[in-house]
Amino acid sequence: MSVDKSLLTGSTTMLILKLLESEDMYGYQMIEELNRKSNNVFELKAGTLYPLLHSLEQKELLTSYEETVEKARVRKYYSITPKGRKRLEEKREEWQEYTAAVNQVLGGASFARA
Amino acid sequence: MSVDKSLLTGSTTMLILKLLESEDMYGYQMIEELNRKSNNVFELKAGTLYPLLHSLEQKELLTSYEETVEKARVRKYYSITPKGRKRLEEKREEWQEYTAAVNQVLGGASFARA
DNA sequence: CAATATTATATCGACCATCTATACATGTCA
DNA sequence: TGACATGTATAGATGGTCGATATAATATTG
Repeated sequence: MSVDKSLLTGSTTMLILKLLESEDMYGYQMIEELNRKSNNVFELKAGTLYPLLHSLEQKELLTSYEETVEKARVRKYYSITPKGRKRLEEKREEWQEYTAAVNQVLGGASFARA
Repeated sequence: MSVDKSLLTGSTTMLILKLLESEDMYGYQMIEELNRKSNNVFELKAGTLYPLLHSLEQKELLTSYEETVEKARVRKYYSITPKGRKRLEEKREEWQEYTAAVNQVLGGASFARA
């Protein structure tokens, strides 16, 4: 928590896909992982995440399955699809292009490429 | 043109303030400059810019003055205020914090420096 | 000289991502 | 038992950007 929330716009999908690149995860776990990995810069809200997960599933970038843990609690795990991995790669490229452009305008080291 | 538009959200204010850091400019000029400096990655739309300029002026981050050029055309120049410079510095820091966090999640070189 | 493109500022309605608030259910610990 | 953490979920509000549109002067070109 600290960065302007609107900066986040558009990169959340990429971050979610990235988290799922190496292992299946459930929603709550993603929130915690994102918070941990970003040194508390990102505090993804449940109200943002779950609708997003559903839409990503509809677009076939993710699949889900339920798993019962400790006799009662049911967790919904999400798994990235090949299509999702492809989208992640596209998003990553866009991200690099975008940040390079901003940095160039800011006058810092640019590393512009296209 | 090319990056996901939603990535832009929130950074436009910073980019505008940055443009005005070194010289006064008028709206149309900002659109062109931003396009040029970003190698056509940013195509700021007039419908985005003008309302934004007005709101920045209301927040006293900018001031404006009109100047008649070539006997007829009136250009509206915008000038950054001390308050605007301060805001620019804050935005720049946020931007660095935010990109460091994203890069860290992406697993690339992080250069985190909260 | 008329049509079109470019320069220049401006507003409006729509869209979309995110947030806050809320809801509901279970497990744990004091 | 009551508070807190875990866990998934939806609804409504907010805010930034875009496309469409309007207006008007200058420059270009057929």
